[in-house]
Amino acid sequence: MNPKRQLLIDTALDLFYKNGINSIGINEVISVSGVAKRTLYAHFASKEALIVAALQQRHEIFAAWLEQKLSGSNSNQEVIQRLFSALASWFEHKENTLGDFRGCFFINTSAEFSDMNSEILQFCRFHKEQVREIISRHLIDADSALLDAICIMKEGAIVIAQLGGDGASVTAKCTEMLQALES
Amino acid sequence: MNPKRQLLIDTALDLFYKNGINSIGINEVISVSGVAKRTLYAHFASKEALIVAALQQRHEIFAAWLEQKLSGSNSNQEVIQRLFSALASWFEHKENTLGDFRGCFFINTSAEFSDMNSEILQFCRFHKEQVREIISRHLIDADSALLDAICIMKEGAIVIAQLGGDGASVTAKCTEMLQALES
DNA sequence: GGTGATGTAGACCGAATTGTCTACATGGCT
DNA sequence: AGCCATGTAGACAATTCGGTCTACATCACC
Repeated sequence: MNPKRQLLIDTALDLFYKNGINSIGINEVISVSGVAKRTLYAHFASKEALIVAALQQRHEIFAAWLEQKLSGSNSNQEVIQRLFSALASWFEHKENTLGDFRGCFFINTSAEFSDMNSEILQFCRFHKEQVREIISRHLIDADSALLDAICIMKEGAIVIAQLGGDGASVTAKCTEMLQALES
Repeated sequence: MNPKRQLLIDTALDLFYKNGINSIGINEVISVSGVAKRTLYAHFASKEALIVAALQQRHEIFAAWLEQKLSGSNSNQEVIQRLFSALASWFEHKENTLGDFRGCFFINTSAEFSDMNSEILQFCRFHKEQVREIISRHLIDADSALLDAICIMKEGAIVIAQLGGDGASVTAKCTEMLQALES
């Protein structure tokens, strides 16, 4: 991977996630990264292509993080407990891999674009499917109702934590409820 | 209320909700509404003031809608059932009062602005508190754990429905789980 | 050393951004 | 009639937007 290209993606992802995509112009991406505009357009056909690359990068980071958090679980109870304590840690800005918490990048991005067929929104949906798949793979047997419950509460917890709720208490409640459901 | 002012708010809310706030410029609001730019700035000091007015309008519409959907419930079970069937109907674009579903306007707006102290984000938090309060008021007795569970799953359902999930099945699962929790 | 390919820096372009200003029309109230 | 609030159209300003183009630096290869 070309180092300038990677630098552009890293910078764009950071700025987009912190501020929202439509609040960040190409000029800001290049001035923060120190890369020339002409170089950016040599690597990406348009701003949209850069956005998609940033989404892909974020997806890889998040998927690897989640995979690592859940791997080695020995029961559904443990998957639930690990998942929500990882989320709680993220909400409190203690997960360096994911950067300072400002909600889910994919939910946030969905809010900014309205064309459901755009590559951007397609990728956001793909990310959510993949996350569901990762969780599913770590559950001991594929209990679809439990998986749905986990995914719903995960999204709920993220949104509430973003809008100023107490992340630790929300995730604790999710864990409690889901473990009650499972036993 | 001045009719031009009201027209501006209605137009802005519609455009903002459908497309995202940062995707809509002042020029579009005035050209769609047919109101002169000078008039807009006679009523609103800035775009931000117009945004706040649109948020307020949306909050009033949503709060009244929710209040009406929940009023007359006779049990916690019924509150849960009514809430999530109302949400399902919203997700399927059957709630004319709320317009075509494109997620929660306040969550979406939170995604576009990063200054947590801005009036915009303060209002988004206020809205969520008020919605919680409305639900709480309709529950038979203030069971804090149940209220938390309802609020978490409500946000989760909205997000999943927005990202292409099956709204009807998600709300059905929420209802099922919460009613199990309550009994 | 000379040459051609490639990557980069940054000036530049037209359009769009929010917001201001001038000049004028309309309509109700005293 | 006179007055004031409210409306209109739209030119204008300053900035920023995404995107292109020219000019130059660097580097491998003969």
